[in-house]
Amino acid sequence: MTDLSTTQRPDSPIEKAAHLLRRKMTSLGGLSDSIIRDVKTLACDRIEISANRPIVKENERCPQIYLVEAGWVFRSRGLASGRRQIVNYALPGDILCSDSLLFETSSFDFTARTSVSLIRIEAPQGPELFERHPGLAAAIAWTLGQEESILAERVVSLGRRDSLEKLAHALCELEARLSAIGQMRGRTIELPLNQEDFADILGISVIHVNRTFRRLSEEKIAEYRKGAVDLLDRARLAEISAFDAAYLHYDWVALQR
Amino acid sequence: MTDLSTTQRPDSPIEKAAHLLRRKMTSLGGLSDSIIRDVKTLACDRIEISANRPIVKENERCPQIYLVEAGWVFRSRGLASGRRQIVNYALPGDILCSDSLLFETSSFDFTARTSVSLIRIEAPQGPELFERHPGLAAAIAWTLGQEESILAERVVSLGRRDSLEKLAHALCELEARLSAIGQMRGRTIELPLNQEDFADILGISVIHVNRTFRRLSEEKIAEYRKGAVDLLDRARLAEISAFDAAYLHYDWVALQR
DNA sequence: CGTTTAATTGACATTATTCAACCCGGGTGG
DNA sequence: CCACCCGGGTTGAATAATGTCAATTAAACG
Repeated sequence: MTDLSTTQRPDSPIEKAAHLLRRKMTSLGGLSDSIIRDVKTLACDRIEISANRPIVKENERCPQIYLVEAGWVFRSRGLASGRRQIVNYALPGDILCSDSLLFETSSFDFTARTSVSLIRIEAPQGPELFERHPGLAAAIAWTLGQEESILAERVVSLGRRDSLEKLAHALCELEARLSAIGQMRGRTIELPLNQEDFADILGISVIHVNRTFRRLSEEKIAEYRKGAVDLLDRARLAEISAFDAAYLHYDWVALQR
Repeated sequence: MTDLSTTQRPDSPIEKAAHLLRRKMTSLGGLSDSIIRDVKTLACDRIEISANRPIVKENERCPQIYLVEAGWVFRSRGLASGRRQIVNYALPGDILCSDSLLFETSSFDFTARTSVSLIRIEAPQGPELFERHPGLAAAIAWTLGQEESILAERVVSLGRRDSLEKLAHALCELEARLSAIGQMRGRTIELPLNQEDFADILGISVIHVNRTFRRLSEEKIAEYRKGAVDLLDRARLAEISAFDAAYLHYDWVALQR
C-alpha cells in the first residue's frame, strides 16, 4: 500500500483515475468538481494486487469502494460442478464494489485478472454519504446506473442472442469501453482474456468460443490471438449483433464522432 | 391523472407506496424520514395505465421517475426476428426509470403487463438532485443497486443454469419479492405471467417452458396454472437452483425469520 | 355456440456440449 | 541442447439440450 495523502501532484495516479471516472459522466457535468474533490479527500491508499488473486470474495464484507487505476477485474460467481459466470469486468476508471456503501455484503467474487492497482476510498456508509458527499454519491449512483445498464444489455445477449451474435456484441462492447479510456490501438483490442474467459462471459463452452471465433475469422470479421483480438470489419460486427452503444451512456461518444 | 397535492391523508396511496419503498431499504435506515419527505414533496400526480400498454419506449426521453403503486411492469427489449427479452419486472414499491435522472434516454421498453398505477415524481436532474434531495437520491441509488444485483443474478441464470434451474430460480425470486411486499398467499404465487412471459424472462422457448413446468409438476415441486403457480416443495426449488436470497438485499428478511 | 387465445404434445432440426485426441509454443530440468 | 511437460488452443465425432414446426386440446369469452 502507498500512502496517498502526500502524493497529490497534479498528475498523481489518483488525479488521473478520478478524471478518467469523471470523463464518462458528462450528464452530471455540474458535479464534476465536487466528484474530484470528494475522491481526492476520501482516497486513503493505493493497493496493488497481483494477477489471478481474489480482491473480495462472495459474502465477504467490504465497507469501502475502490477506483480502478490500472488492470482488469472480473466480477464472477462460481457454481457447483465447476461452472463459472463472469458477470462483468471492470477497467481503469471504473468503480469497484459500488454498492458496498449501500449493502452489507456482495454476493459475487471480485478477482484481479491482471495485476491491478486500486485506489481505496473510505467513505461513510448510508445517510452520511448522501448528506455530506453529494459528489461521491453522484459518482456511485452514476456508476450503478451504467453498470445496471450494461448488465441489462448482457441479459439480452445471454437470453436471446446466439453464440455468434453474443461474441460479436461482446467485441463491440469491449472496443467501445476501451476506446472510452484511450486503450484502443487502431483496430486491435488488447486484452488479458483467454478463450475460457470469453466462454464464462458469454455463457457458452470454451470449445464453442473457439468455433465461433473461427467463423468470424473465416469471414474475415475478427481474429483471435493470444492477448488480442483484431477487428477486421467492425461494421459487420456491429451489424451481426445489432450493436448500439447507447446503453453505455457515453453521451460524449456521440458528440465526439 | 389525479392531482395528489390535496390528497395526502395518512394512508393515501402515495404514503403507502413510499412506505413500501422504504421498507426494503433498511440499510439506509437513517434516511427514512428524508426519503418519505422527498417522495411526498416531489410526487406530482398519479397515472393509470391499462394492461399491455407501453409506458416508456426505447430511446424515448423520460425526465422523471415513477413509483409503482400497483401492477406489474416489464422492462424489455425487442430484437429483430420477433425475439424479445424481458430484462426485469417491477412490482409495487419499486421505482421505475430509476436511471432517468442520470441519463438522457433508456435503451429499453417499459410496458404495463397488468393495469398499473404509478406515482409520478418530478425531481431535478443531475447535481441538484444530489445536493437538495439526499433522501430521494439515496432511494434512487439504493434501487439502482438492488436492480443491478438482481440483474447480475439473472446473468448467472441465463449464462450458466439449465432450463430447470432457471425456472426454479425465477420462482424462488418471485416468491421472495412478492413476500417482501405482502403479496404471497400461502404457497401460491399469483402472477399475470403466461408461459410466453416466462420464456422471455428465462431466455428459452415457450415450448420448453411448458416442458420444464411439466417436469416440476411430475415431481410435485411446483404447478403452473393460469394466473398462478403453486409451490408444492419450496425446499426442492431452492435446492435445484441453489437459491440464496442474499442478492435481493432484503436484510430484514433474514431478521424476520 | 363459434371464436380466440393459451397450453400441450409429438416429430424433427438445430445448436451447443461433452469427450477425446492432437497440436503447438514456451518453459524447465537434465 | 534436447526431452519433456504444461497450458492453451484446435479438431472431429457422439450426445444432450433446446428450438422449430405443425397439429391438437382446453379454457375463456362474447
